[in-house]
Order: sequence, then C-alpha cells, then structure tokens
Amino acid sequence: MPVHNADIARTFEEIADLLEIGDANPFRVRAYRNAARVVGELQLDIAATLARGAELPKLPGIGEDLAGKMHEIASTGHCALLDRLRRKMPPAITELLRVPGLGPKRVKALYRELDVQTLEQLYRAAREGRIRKVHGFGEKTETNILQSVEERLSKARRFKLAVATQYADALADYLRRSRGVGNVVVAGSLRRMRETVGDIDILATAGASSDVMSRFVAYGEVKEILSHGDTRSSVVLKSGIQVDLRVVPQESYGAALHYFTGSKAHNIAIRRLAQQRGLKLNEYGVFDGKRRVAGGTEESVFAAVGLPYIEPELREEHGEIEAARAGRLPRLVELSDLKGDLHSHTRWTDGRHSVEEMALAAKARGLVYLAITDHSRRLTVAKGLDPDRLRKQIDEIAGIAVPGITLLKGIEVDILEDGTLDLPDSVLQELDVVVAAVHSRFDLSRERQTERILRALDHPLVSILAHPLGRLIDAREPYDVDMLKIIRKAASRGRFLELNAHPERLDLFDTHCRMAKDEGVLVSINSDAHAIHEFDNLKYGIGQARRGWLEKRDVLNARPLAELKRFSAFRGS
DNA sequence: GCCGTTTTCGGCCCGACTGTTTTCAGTCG
Repeated sequence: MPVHNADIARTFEEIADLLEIGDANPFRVRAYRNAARVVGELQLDIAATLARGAELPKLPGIGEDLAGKMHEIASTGHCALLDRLRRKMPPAITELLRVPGLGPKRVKALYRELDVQTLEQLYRAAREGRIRKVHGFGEKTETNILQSVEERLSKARRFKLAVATQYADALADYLRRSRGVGNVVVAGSLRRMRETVGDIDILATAGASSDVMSRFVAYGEVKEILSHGDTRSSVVLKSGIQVDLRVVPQESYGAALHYFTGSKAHNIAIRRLAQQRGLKLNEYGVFDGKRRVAGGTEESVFAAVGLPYIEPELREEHGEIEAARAGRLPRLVELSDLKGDLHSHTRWTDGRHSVEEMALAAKARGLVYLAITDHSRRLTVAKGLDPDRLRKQIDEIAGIAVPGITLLKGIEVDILEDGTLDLPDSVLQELDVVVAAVHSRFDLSRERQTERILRALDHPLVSILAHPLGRLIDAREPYDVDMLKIIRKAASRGRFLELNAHPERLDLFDTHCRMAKDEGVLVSINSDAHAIHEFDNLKYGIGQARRGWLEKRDVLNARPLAELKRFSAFRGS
C-alpha cells in the first residue's frame, strides 16, 4: 500500500487533535497542524521521493523531528507517537472536535465526566439532559450541541466558487443599500478565487450609526443567525451557506480587508513580519505602540512590513512572501488580457447556440478570435461529428463573417483508449486548431493513462490538451496521470495545455499551472462554452490561472492570432 | 515542535462573540 501525502497529513492532523485533547503545549499542536497543511499542499510525492533514496527539500515549519516522522510514516505506514496516543485516548473522540462549538477543552470534559467518546454517545447525553450538568456547560450549550449533531455536521459542505459568488454578490448589493455604509466587499476564499469555498466573508466599512449590521441579520435569505454582535455577525442562508459580516471604521479598511481575505497561513506569516519590526498588526491597522502607522489600504499594510502589494490569489503562504521580498512577484494575467477562446461548442453537437451566435457573444466580451471545437464522433451522446459532418461545419464556418472576430475551425477530438485520435488525419489537417481530450476510460492505471495522453501529444496535428485531469469538482476525481511527464512532453513537442474555465472543472490545478510555467509550456484559458452566457466563465479560469502564478506571457490565448499561427502546433508538425 | 538581523532559550497572531459565571474560558475565524 503506497503512502500518499494525504495519509501523512491525516496522521499529523490526528496527532494534533489527540495532543490538543490531552492538554499538550498548544504550540506543539500548532506545529503538527502546520505540518499537516504543508504536507497536504505539497506537490512532490514524499513516499516516492524517499523510496528513490532522494532527500526531501527543507519544508517550512518541519524540523528534524517531524521530518523523521515523515520518514517513519512513509516507510512503515504507521507512526509510533500516534499509536501511543490512540492507546491513551479513544481515537473516535477526535470526531467530536468537528462538532461546531466543541473544542479540545469541552471534548475532554465530556469524556472525563460522562465518558462520551463518539457522536452517538454525545447525542444521547444531550438528549438525556446530562450535558447541562457538567461544570462549564449549560442548557444553551446543550441545545446547540444537539442541533449541530442533528444537522449531521453540515459545516463540512463546500460550495463551488461560481455558486457562492452568486449568493455573495446579491447579498453585497443588498448591504450596499444600507444607511451610512462605505465599502462593501467580498473577502475570504472567494476573493482569493479558491475553487470551492466553505463560507462567504463580507467586509463593510461604516460608522456606529449605520444600520448595515441589523440589515444583514434581517436579510430575507437568512435561515439562522449564529451570532450577532456590533462588529461581527454570522448567519446561515437558506441555501445552507454560512456568511460572516465584519464591520470596521473606514480608516481600518485596508487592514481589515487583508485580515479578512486570508489565507490564515498567509496572515500569520505577515503578522510575524510585523512583529519582527516591533509592530502589531490586527484587523484595525498596523500599530507602533499605540500609534497607528498604516491600515487604510492593503498597500499600506504590506508597505509597513516592507513588502509590495501581494494579489489576493497568491496569499496562500506558498512562497508569495519570499517572492515579494525578492521583488519577484508575478504580474498576474487579467481577464482583459485574453484575446481569444480556443474551445467552444455549438448546436452542431451538444451546444445550445449557432456558430454565429457564439461568435457574436465572444466578440461582445472583447475577444478577437474564437475556435469552434465541437465533439468528435465517438461521443455519440453529444452527437459527435464524423468526418462528413465536420466538413460541412468547416464549410459553414468559412461562410460566416462577423466583423471584429476571427473564427477558427477546430475540433475537440476524443483521445481513444490507445492514445490514437477519434478522427482521421485527412480531416484533422483541414482545421486550424485541434483540441484533444479524454472522455472515456477514466479508470486506466497511471502508467496506461499517462502513455495514452503522451501518445496523443505526439500526434503531429494536436494543438492543445483539453481539461488535462478530467475532474469534475465534487463529482469526479481527476484521473491518475503523471502530470510532470505530460507537461514535459508538451514542452518538447511544442503543444499547449488547457486550463478549462468551466466552474465545474477548473482543470488544470493551480499547482500544475506553476509546473507548466516552470517548464515553459503555455496555458490556454478556455471557456468550453456550450452556450453564449458561458463565456462569462472565463473569469473563473483567470482566477485559477492567477492562483497558479500565471502571467500574461504564460497564456497562449493572451497572444494575438498572428503569433499563434507561428506556433508549429497550429500548422501541424 | 520550530526557530533565530535582539535569542540555541524562550518565545510562538490577534480579536470578537457566546455562554456561563460573577470576571472569564472556550471557541472560532
């Protein structure tokens, strides 16, 4: 059984939970939690690296002891410390920490006083009114626990970026109509453009006389008010998503926006920088003793700790602070940089609009070229094109002239199980762009899946590999491939990788964008639009690309058409 | 458990809200 990074991360997380319940030094607990995060986000396969006999790079917050434990877990699948902790404490007890409102102290008290070890026992104790009798607990706490368990810990649910954005924008608009309110902005993981978000964070600036907070809790979509204070409140909307609103005075806008945007790991790192300079940073500003020295804008906060402005999408404590200090921050690509879209569908297959309608919609969004890339014949459910129908479509496209936008003749051709393409070269070579994609046999082994895609990239007529991992967020895992090999093949053959902007896909991942950039492979940010409104999804692709540190020069379709045509992948080679 | 442009020891991000307790601990973000 190979040990994955996620297994090591989970082990560290469980150790942290058990240590915390066991009243260990909180900084020791934090060290394990930090290690779990670092390992979980690491691209490098730890067990495989160690198995090769190679050294692990020095990882932040991981010293001799934790590195040793990583070795131990990778080679044996076990960790002696965890085994020991599990013997001291019923291991199921850690699931109690997931109950909102229960932390290590209360879990320990419930275990000691009532021998509560599992969710079922917790539920029974609450139902029987035994919890309120424990010191430090009361009737209200007992009711809250009961309710949390009954809701089956729904907090774990995450929302796709595009879905959460709709709720957030509507609520922000509503709050902007409050009396005496200044800025209202969406912060948190939504502002960082994470693929999915756990909750919505909104920041408002207002004075004491504003009614923004009372309006917030009175919002028609609110199902439940979790907390309600002067400067901070939390609610759950009918859709099930939690929203936190924070209100600060105008002069604290920048500091609060930075604080409320996160990520948590980034914030902690920035606060440590402030501390090293003898400053204190909180959501109200940067302070030298009692004197406020910054905080009106985010720029001023960064400047106070000696850094240039860092874009929200980079704030994950993934090297952005070091890059900022060295003056090597990327100038991230922007939506307005896109000049074209190289993946779209029409009514010829499973799209909902005509070629001309799609062209007009793309042009309306400022694009100057659009590739029509309908499906190939194997995808029968989508009425995939055979050579005959594809030639008819090519003729149709040739006859359509929409001023201001150039239409490219293309195809999204299936990569068959053996790595060959679903259409003959004779018809493919009549096209401007060939987008190749896997739509079947997601279950192949890593070796065979990788070989299949490498072979497709070797095909002289393939331009772009579409949605390289095939994942559907929350619905289908990515297929198992060696992304580094694929990226290197693309580099050696002069091919391109797609970053599919559809909010269900967002495929490439951010980490692979960085990998592609490092290997010199341009990324094409494509909408995969099946209808005219879906060109709007390009903004989510841009968000993902920015999280992957991509600049304008790293993006294929940020280049003018004339430049694209000079690439061998667009001429066939 | 980690880490060092004050340190190899002694620090480790910071504030709001709730509920229970009578001045604050626990939890959360």
